[in-house]
Amino acid sequence: MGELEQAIMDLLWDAAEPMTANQVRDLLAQRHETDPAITTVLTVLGRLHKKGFVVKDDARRPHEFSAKTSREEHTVQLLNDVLGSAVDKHAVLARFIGGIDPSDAQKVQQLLSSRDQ
Amino acid sequence: MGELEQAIMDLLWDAAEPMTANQVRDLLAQRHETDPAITTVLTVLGRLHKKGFVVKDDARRPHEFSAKTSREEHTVQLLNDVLGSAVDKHAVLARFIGGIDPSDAQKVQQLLSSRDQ
DNA sequence: CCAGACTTCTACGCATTGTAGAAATCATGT
DNA sequence: ACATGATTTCTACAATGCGTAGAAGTCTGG
Repeated sequence: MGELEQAIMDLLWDAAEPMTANQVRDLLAQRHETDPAITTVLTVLGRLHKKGFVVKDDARRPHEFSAKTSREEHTVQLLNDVLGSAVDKHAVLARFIGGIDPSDAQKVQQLLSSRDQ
Repeated sequence: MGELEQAIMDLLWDAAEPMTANQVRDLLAQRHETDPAITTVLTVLGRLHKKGFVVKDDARRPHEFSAKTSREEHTVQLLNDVLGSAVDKHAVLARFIGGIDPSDAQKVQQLLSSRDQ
């Protein structure tokens, strides 16, 4: 995902509500240090929509955009894509688990035990 | 990483020994169904080298190429990149762990318990 | 030293991304 | 109904990454 695409997804994820292109542009100007034309924002929103990351409500006027999945869901999808491409999944998990920091390890263990029973 | 880049990395990872560009090209012709010119192979090996994925021994003649890290190490690096970019790491872990298949879950649990003591 | 092997340099086509003007469409007040 | 400003779509261009490989340069064994 490109830089502007990512920035826009971040805004949509942070927003609880759907947003118009103009709202997106205004927030980009505020939070990120970029100020693209409104047509630029619409082009990128359109591409994100085509890629399936964004939902467009074109019944409303102006059109409203929102993230299709939560940020966490999206990140998990990325993790699963990476892990799914692994030849030796268990070997990867071994090194991965071996390297995470203790706080995360504890979290994982807790999640696993609460799930097994 | 591009398709040819990925195919070449796979060959280097599978090979125990460093390989020459010609060996890479021959294996590409065999295992993958592609037969690029030798200059193409060298260009891509050069790019992979510049990106830090490949080590080039240009003391030898012809030059020998090998993967800088193991395939698993590389995959773990990708996982950590993804996880590192997460805003709420624990939330991501929760969904990730919640979704992996039982065999992997057991593996992870085993890895964690053998590490804590 | 020379021919052939090997490597580097240069460059093209295509896809993706950031960028935005031009043109089309829409909604609202009169 | 229509004009006008807001909104949206269409079209296009520059930069970058990747697959591709010819041309030119370098090296080595005989």
